[in-house]
Amino acid sequence: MASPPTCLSSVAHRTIRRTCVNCALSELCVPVGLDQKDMERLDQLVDRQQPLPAHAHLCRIGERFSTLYAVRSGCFKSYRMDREGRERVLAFHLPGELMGLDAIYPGVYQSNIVALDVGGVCALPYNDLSRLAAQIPRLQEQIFRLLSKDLSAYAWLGGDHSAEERVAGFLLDLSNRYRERGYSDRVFNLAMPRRDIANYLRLATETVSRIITRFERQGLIRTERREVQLLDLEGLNERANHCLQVTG
Amino acid sequence: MASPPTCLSSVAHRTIRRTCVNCALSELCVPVGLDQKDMERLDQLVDRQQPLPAHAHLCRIGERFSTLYAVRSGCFKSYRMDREGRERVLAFHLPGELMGLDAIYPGVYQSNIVALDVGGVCALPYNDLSRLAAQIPRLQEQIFRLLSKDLSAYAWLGGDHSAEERVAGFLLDLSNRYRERGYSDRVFNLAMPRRDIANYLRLATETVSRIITRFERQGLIRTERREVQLLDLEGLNERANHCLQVTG
DNA sequence: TCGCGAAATTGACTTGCGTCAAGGATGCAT
DNA sequence: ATGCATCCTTGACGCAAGTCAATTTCGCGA
Repeated sequence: MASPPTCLSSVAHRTIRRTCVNCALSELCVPVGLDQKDMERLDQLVDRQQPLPAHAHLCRIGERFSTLYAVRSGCFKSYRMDREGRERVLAFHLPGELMGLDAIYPGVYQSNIVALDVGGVCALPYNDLSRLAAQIPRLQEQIFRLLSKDLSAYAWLGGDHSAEERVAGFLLDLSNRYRERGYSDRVFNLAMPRRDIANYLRLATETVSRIITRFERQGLIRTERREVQLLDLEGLNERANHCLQVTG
Repeated sequence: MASPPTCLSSVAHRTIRRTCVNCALSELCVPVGLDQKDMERLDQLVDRQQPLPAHAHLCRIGERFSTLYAVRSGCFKSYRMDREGRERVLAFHLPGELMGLDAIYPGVYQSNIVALDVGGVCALPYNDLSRLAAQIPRLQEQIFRLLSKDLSAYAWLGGDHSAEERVAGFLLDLSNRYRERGYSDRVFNLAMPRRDIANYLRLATETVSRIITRFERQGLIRTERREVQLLDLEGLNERANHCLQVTG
């Protein structure tokens, strides 16, 4: 794996000409395993968009699907509205992850995707990507894998875990994903408010708050607003019943 | 769509030489949209296995992944065991549906798949399928779509629906899937015991039983053991809060 | 036909989590 | 600084669904 960036934003800004080839995320993102020649072909169809301001939407439910988005920096949230107009958070997306995959089947976006903070994305025109995938077996394979990976993540959310298991699992999942990206797996910032965490875990905000306090009293974690420090990974693992979301 | 078969088992047995080309499920399964020539190429890699007896396992968690399975007849169930050894049903699979997709990413089966009754499957060697998909864009596209479709199905299970919403949604989802396959969407048999339904919906068996009784008293359905008749689709839709699982 | 075990139903009781409500902390605009 | 809005936390209470337990029904083999 390439040497990790020191902070997320540096990934996007320190290079003059940003390409997949020199992107620190290439080992987590679509181009996994491509050689330089193929990466350059992929590069040509990638549209590196302007950074988005916080709370800007990337796409909305019902819009015609044409592009997948890869997170370059920041954290994104995808969500739907249910019949009563209540928000349902489906996923949080960290750098290197692909968004919009659930829109492929119906051809229409199935979720709203919004930047939780300033964030950058690469837009991947689906038809072009699909065509290229047919020419580069390794790329096709990687897209299959990314789709398959999301299945496991969704399956976790579907399990009937207790509130404690959910919160512990959520923290450990983030921890793993940050580690994969070269950041600390013990200290990190929650990009999303408690309300979004609770909604994602299908719990009440108050329940999440209470459990975080409980974990803190039990010496498992320390928190200071959005900043979290995991003190006892083994203990958290026990609370999560050892069933993490996706173990990379 | 081809004229529907009159009963599920006839699909598998009435032809001498069974191929994708003459399979009644080809419009629901992997070969959607392929012309006859491409379908014949697909056909060559399909291994039409012996019918499986009830409760026979197709694969087990942890086994090395090498083949996807398509349901030809019967109904299958995929499930995991959690830490405490309790079963977690992940999905039921009807004819034409693809199983094992979540194993692509890790390369190891993520769930046990078992026949609920006698049932037949087509085995699709993943590497061969993947190679062929690179040569037939329409096939690659269809695999992307099937993977994407499963994402939406899993997302429904993840929502925090009430017990009533879950049961109503489950019945309507089955209804839709049976209709797609050319069977009655009002009268059908539940291939799975209540326990499996409850487990799939993350409810207690007793809760499912109570809600079925309630729906029956309200004149929404009639049941006779495993046989179900949907009397009031609109009423069920209201109980499900109008959010069906996947609307084909 | 009988008898056994599994599946399904129903009732009584318990509980985890949601809801409601209040209070504190933080950040931003004026 | 001051006021205001948002976020987070904490407590009191209620309810939906789980658990426990008893009964009925069904399927199947002897």
